[in-house]
Amino acid sequence: METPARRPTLRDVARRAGVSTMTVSRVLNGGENVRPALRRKVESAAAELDYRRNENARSIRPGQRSRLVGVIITNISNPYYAWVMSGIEGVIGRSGRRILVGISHSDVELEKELVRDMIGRQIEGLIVVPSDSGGAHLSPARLGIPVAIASRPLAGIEADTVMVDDVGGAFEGIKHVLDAGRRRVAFVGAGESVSTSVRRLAGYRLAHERAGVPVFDELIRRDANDVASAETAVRQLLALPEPPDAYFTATNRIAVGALRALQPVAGEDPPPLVSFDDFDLAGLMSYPLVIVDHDAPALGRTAAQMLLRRMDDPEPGPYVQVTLPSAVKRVTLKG
Amino acid sequence: METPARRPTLRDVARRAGVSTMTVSRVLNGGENVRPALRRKVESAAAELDYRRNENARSIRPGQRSRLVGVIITNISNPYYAWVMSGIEGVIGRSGRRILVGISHSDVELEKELVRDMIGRQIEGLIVVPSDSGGAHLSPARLGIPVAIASRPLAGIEADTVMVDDVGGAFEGIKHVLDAGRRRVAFVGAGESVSTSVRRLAGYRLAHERAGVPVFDELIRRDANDVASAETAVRQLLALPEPPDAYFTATNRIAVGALRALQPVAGEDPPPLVSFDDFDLAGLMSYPLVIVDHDAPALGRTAAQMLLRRMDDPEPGPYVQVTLPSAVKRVTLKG
DNA sequence: CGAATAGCTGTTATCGTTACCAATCACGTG
DNA sequence: CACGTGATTGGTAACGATAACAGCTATTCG
Repeated sequence: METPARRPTLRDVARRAGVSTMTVSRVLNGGENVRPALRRKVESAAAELDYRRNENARSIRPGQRSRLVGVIITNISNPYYAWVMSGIEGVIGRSGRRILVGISHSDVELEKELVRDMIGRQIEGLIVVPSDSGGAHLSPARLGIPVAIASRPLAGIEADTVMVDDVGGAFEGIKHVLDAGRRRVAFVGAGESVSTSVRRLAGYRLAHERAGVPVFDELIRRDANDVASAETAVRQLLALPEPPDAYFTATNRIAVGALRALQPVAGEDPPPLVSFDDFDLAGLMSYPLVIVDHDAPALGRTAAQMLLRRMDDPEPGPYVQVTLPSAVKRVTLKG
Repeated sequence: METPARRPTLRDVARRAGVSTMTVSRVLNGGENVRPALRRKVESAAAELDYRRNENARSIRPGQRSRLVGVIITNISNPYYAWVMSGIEGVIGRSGRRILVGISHSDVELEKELVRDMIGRQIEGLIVVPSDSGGAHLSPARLGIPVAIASRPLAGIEADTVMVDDVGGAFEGIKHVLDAGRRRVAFVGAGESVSTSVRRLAGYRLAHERAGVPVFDELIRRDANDVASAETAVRQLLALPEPPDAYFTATNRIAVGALRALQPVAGEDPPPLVSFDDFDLAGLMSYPLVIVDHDAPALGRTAAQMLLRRMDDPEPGPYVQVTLPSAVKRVTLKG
């Protein structure tokens, strides 16, 4: 019967090198004030044992940082959030820290539990794409660590926040089709609880108002959350007595669903689609599109940078709210 | 000047409830053998202080599991790996464990460093999409914890492995276009170091051999790693004196690049594209496509399940190698 | 040559938690 | 009423690492 094969500890390295644990600890933390001969002995002993410091044990000492950052996003299978994640990872990874990920699946209770668990694991900071617009459980004051909020603003929470210019992007996209003479533009997005969708709808209304074009309630669908529900919603819009002459979709997933409904019935002059968020093959679609683009990795990068700043600087000043630009990027309207 | 506001500890809860730390610990671990009155007192004290157990401190005690799993993937911004991640997260999250992620960017040295760091953080198990086909540093025997390898086999490593049937899927896809009478099918993929690409090329060769169709070296491009390089490679193939009459792309990213080159010059009877991996809008493309599909989340789920089994069962038996099916899913060839 | 100094190394205590054991208490039994 | 039994509770000692201090050894300088 073998022993369970525990990993070697500082003590094991010390024994092997014939020194005290403190000397080993000093060598491993930069080797200041250790004779080169001893240092080499310790280093080779550590290498032979394949020793790795137990970071958890280390982090229980006061004043030691865990070099761990928590990241909570709502959905990892959506490429958009994967990009955000990618931006976060680039910055956090380069700072020598590791990432603890949690997927909230847009469930506030799960999000709370994830936060609590991560706090228990001594994260130094937290980046969250919140599940909901309310979130006292995300307050940095309450958690005792810096927090960066990405993608949507949080009511009543004092924390660094980075968002996309949803209103401006939607405004510009809608203006494009209104300028092209369209007068019945459908809005397909999510409901009250998804604040990006709320702000994109605000941009939609603003563009109509400025252009003096009336908004028709029957053209506003707020029940599209994913590809399938978007496809259904657009099918129903198509079946209206007086169907839309253009479509605005609040996310790229919704755009994909909408295209599935629109493309097969596209006739001579199909109603153009304005999509918030770019998607891979947008440039190759034969369907007329207006793409409102923004930089998802930059969202992640910015959130990570804001967090690092606050983690490293004891007096980083007041909370910041950054809005990243979004703008019409590509237009494939014919004629 | 405020104190640095450390989180409350077990001791603080004990003091507030007027009991010993052991009693608090017992309550927090299930509350066996504690009088209900005391238990309630402890619970309310913990709630008032918003106490959260320090999991790191807990995990240094022998026999305590960290409930932490490491996941290392090569690239998070590729939707394919995001799906794999999604499958992993579903299974691991439901088991009450958290995920420590690392992105290796296909850099073996970085991968090694990530593994070492994660070991230092006391992960219970590790799931890896390896950067390279060699990897002694990933051996579970060496690391002392279970390891699951996803996506590509590792030479000489004893570990649970889950892969996709690359040879069979490529074979079927190629067979499709050969049966349709194509005789100059280009292969666009990555080089020797990417083992999925190697195996997909094997399937490509096998299909030709079985059909008695010669393979032309000039049609085989092994320098495509991403969208941009794939686009370039296909442009060059198009410029050949005798260009291909069909294309096989080894990944969905490469397919996107290929389409960017092919679609703009598509004439009457464009060379069909066989893509390994599905992509969102494949069904809506006007270009003739053959999609070889496989289930990326299932890859992640399977890896996670294999890992959990080995983590929970002290005698899980010999290492397993699972191959998930891949098959032609959708065909939009005209005629 | 003696003493002050600087550099190196070990000892001890501690971080937050839990395993182990001892102590206490209520209760029923002979 | 003495005793055993079982449940409840607390004390103590780790787990692995490091901060603070103490002790030791060379080196330098007057």
